[in-house]
Amino acid sequence: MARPTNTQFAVGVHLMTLLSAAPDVVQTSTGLAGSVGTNPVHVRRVLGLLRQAGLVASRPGSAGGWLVTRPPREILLADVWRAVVGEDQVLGLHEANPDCTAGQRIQRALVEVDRRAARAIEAELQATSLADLADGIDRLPAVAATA
Amino acid sequence: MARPTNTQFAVGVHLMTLLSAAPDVVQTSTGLAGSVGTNPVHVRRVLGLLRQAGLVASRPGSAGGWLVTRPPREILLADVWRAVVGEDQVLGLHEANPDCTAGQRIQRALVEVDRRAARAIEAELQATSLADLADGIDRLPAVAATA
DNA sequence: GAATTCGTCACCACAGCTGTTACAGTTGCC
DNA sequence: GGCAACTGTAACAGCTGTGGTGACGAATTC
Repeated sequence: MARPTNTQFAVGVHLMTLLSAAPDVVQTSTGLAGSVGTNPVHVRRVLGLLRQAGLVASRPGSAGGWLVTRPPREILLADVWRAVVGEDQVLGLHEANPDCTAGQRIQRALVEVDRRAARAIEAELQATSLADLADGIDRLPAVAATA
Repeated sequence: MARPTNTQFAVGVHLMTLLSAAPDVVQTSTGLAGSVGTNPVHVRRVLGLLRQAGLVASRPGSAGGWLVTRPPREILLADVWRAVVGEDQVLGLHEANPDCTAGQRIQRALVEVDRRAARAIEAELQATSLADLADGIDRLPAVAATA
């Protein structure tokens, strides 16, 4: 922890919020990247995960781009979390000495602790929808595309 | 997230469990490192954080080493968490485009989300003491020091 | 057919974490 | 006093995960 370098959940929430703010407008990865402060390829990487989870849809070709598939009130932060993080560890586990019986047992206990922590995060994120988060952001124009 | 590379919390819990299993025995960082599967310097780094939090005490010099300061039943995983992670981020935040008003607002909302997630983890870890975790590990001999 | 955008790969740069070495300070023992 | 054992800490190297960039094919619209 300390300073997790993976920001995909934050980027995912950011993207979902932008798309939800204009549910009927097809938005390009380049435009979205402008507001998020990153690049189109990274945006497509994260949106790809969200699409696998059914939260967004994409359309290739000219006039293509991205759309949300559900109203923001029905999208919970936990949905974004599951789409991006899945079943991955959240606390960061180490590799105990395989020759140390006690160490191995502690190790297994820590896996269980990690699982419980992940569930706690998910439960917390279950309480907030994109609509809650976006209150006050709706309909604000995104930053002008810098490209 | 995805795969947090910082394992200090896990190492901290591991160390506390080993020390708690033999509350009256002074243990050296070299011996502890053997079970944890790391090196003495790293062990001392993590134990240093735990000492700042008052969870352990150290004694330099010959016959020196480390001791817990409280019975394991009074040490919660949340204590270890606070000692090691403190107020650091847990979800991983990105840097939104500072010129994008909407982006900045989402950014602030995400900071709040992160804070709530951190509290959720802490609350979950508050439910488990080292004694709970160590049930069945107590009094097991640690791995023979490999050095 | 031209323009636009997604989808994806390959590669690079950077940041954070851990491992290692080194060395000063402290303590116990002979 | 001299030596051995340990902590405390700094400096540096190596590894790994993440994100940035460029490239290019496929799909779609006009």
